[in-house]
Amino acid sequence: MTKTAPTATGVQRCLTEIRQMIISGELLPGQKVHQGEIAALLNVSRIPVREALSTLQAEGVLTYKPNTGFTVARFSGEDLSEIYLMRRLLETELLRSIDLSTVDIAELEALNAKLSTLSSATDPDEYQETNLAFHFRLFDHSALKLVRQEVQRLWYMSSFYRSLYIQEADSRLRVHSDHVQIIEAVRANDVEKLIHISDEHRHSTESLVTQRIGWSRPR
Amino acid sequence: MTKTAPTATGVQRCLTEIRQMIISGELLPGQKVHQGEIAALLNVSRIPVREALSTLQAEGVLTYKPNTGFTVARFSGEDLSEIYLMRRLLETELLRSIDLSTVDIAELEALNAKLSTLSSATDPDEYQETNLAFHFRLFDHSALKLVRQEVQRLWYMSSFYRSLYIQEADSRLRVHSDHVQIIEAVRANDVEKLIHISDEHRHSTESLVTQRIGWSRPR
DNA sequence: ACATGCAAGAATGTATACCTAATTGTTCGC
DNA sequence: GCGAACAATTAGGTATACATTCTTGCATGT
Repeated sequence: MTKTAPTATGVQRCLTEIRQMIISGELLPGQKVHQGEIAALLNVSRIPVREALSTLQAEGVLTYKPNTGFTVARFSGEDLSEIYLMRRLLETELLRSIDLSTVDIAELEALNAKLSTLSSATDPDEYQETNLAFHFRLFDHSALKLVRQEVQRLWYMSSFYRSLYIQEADSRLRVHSDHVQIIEAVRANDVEKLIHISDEHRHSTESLVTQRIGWSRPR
Repeated sequence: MTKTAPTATGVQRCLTEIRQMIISGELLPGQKVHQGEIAALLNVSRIPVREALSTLQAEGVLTYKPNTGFTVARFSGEDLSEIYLMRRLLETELLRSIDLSTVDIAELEALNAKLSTLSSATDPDEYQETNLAFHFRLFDHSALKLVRQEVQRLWYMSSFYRSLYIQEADSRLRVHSDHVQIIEAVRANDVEKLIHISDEHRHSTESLVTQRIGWSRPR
């Protein structure tokens, strides 16, 4: 999933790379993003970098000030609850619109199994990626593509903050068992239960995230 | 509101200009957006144009295919109902979070009065702009800035399609009287009524829009 | 007549270079 | 010694130029 298409344009490589740098903590919230540095790092000129930065700003991942540049967005507790509020509203619609009988349960179980083998300490981005894949494997069954797209944006926006809480083994165990319950609800073809479990899962992750705000030092 | 800040960068001018071109119908859904043409039109090089296009793509206003370019997004009836679904969910949250007693009612009335003087046939973008201003004058009172930001994106996404239905005098009359009811609910400090009226207003505009899908020819 | 392949044209993608605005450090004056 | 204006430096913004890819129309052959 991290792999970029063979025909990928430079801008797209920049996009995925910069996203990873934020997830991995290489770029911290509040920190300035220098076009020249990124360009040198990725062996491209500043042009594709700037385009990628513009896109990330539109997504809310970065902030921008004219003639001054881009900065990794910092979110307060209130900001994060807005993100989680929107996620709750929109993800509920996604889940409700899915025909659960068509979901490939084995695939979900495989992804969750993979999650349990990953220590997020050593490879935080692969953990994040797999976790995202787990949830979107479900969301992808929805016909509401614009809603799904927006939900994905919300996940991207908060990716760094989620990377904080999954650094603890306890949190990862909690995530794993929540996922087991989610799979159970899917297998039982029980949409309302699925939504309920998902709400609780989301809420518990929100608490974990909120507890760890401030772990990111500005600059 | 159309005016660009004095310190505006070229990219920002491109952004507002391209948005206007879509609202005015100068650029139709499905139509290709040639970088060179826009650049010549705005007396800039292709660089700032490309950045603006990247941003608009991230917002969902344009679609993109590598090495082929940008196209004005076309929305099906299903797409538009997704947009209106998201608007309903998110705008409800915005309205519910507002302290209505702090709203400047005279301002709302002034904007609605201005709306009734505008024939959208002659200046479609000023009508759109004023209509947007009316609703966001309310939304701006909410502390949920990220939600508001997303709602604004949703309005931008569908701006062309909304420009279709307000071309008819009947529709504009309906909009005006709906707005009067909205103002009434605000004055009465009745949040639930405001939400209810807003839902109906939104739903009626959705119907008007849906009826007119297909008025945009592709290319 | 139709399909296929190729070549010419056009439009995109990006590197380079230059200009301009913001920032930082310095010097001058009080 | 402190503050303010100014100069030097850094970084962002954009025009130009070139490489690459896609498209389109024509020619060729079946």
